[in-house]
Amino acid sequence: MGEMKKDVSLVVIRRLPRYYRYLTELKESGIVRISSKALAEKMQVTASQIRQDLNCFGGFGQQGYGYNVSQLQAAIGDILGLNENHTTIIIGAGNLGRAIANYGSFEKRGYRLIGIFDINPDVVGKVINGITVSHMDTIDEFFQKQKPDIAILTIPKNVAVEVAQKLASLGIRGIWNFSNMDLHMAVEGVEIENVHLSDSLMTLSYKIGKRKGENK
Amino acid sequence: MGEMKKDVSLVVIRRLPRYYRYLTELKESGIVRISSKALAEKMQVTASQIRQDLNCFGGFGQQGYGYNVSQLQAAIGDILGLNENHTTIIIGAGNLGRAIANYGSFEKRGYRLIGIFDINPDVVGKVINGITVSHMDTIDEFFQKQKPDIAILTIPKNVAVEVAQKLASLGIRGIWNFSNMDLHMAVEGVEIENVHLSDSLMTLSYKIGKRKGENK
DNA sequence: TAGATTGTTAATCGATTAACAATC
DNA sequence: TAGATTGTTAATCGATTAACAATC
Repeated sequence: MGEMKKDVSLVVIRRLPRYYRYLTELKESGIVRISSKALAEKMQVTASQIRQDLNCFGGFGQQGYGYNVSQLQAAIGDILGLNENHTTIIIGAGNLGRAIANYGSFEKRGYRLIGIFDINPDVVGKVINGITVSHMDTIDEFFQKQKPDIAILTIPKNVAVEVAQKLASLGIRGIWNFSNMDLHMAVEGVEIENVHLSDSLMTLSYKIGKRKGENK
Repeated sequence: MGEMKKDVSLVVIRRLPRYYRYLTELKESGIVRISSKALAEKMQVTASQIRQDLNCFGGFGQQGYGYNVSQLQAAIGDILGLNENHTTIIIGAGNLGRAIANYGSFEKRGYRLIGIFDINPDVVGKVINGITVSHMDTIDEFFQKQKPDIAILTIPKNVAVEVAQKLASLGIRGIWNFSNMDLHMAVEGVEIENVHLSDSLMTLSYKIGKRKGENK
């Protein structure tokens, strides 16, 4: 009731999936409990950081014992919204769009793909992973019947803003954006997560170059 | 001579590709000069940050004038190693591997794909974007003739460590890792850039969930 | 010259790490 | 109980922002 807990910093949030990953692995290998110290060693972070991060969301541990692996894993999954059964659509059935459509692992985490859209007549009508690609023209109609939560944008950057605004007007809740263009400025009221693959590759090539020039 | 300039922080490096992107766009639309203030507004960051970031690498601007767009763009491209003509190989010709192989934009930035490897007999021998998929068994041989700089790992996580170590032993310089597993602990002397797509999606679903619960 | 804008130093803010009392 | 380990407060470190003299 009116509790005014301060927003958890995004740097903390971005570490949660990594905790989730390690905890899932521990759980699968049958480990029941783990201390922040042991987990920290495994993940190469400090135990302090783990305890601080977790305590943004509540006390999941127990003094003298540590954390129950599967309990903590479930709690983090919950924080991340993995139990909310998000529905997704893919806009752009090019190489990347098709790759994501065929990628099974997201389904396991509770993301359900319910539509694929494109404007290219060569791909509209094709079936990808059991879903028939629809023309973008039919997207209004689609939203009248279904309310997808997340749109996955795998389209060229020159049309990204236009499409994002269209989706926003239809009431999409989040956009997972693979087009090489920042969308957070273009769209209001929709959560945006940009994946800039080429940025990541450039970072790697910087690191390589630096290593080479180390003895300058 | 022995100049001991401190390492530039990785948070700064990760902003460079974004600067590069905006400057390329400005350049393409014919803009010749820009001030840190104007660029900051466009990118929704502070002018201070831009000037601090750039000055990690030298003074690219001019008082009273600002920055020459194409000069600065070229300088950042240089820092990021975009003119070094990195050669790449893809390990894992699944959906994602094929998508990246077919993605043209990397070539434009000076990354040249020279090999694709897999172990699945169904894909070995197939031609993807002009390159015949080779069997992993032939990779030693391949490295004897060619020395690729970067390996793009699009393989299941259970074989990622093994393959990464193999590549390291062959002298790869960087690994762009798409398998859902951290590799920086497993491999010495190789630069690693992890792309955890599912981490990114989970971050998005957290953001959506938070928004929904805003009025609690 | 006067105005604009940099490069850079200083101040602030936020994130990480260390320390330790509480407690299982 | 004694030992272990948390949750949490305090100290440190690093990153961001503000300010301004230098200078084009």
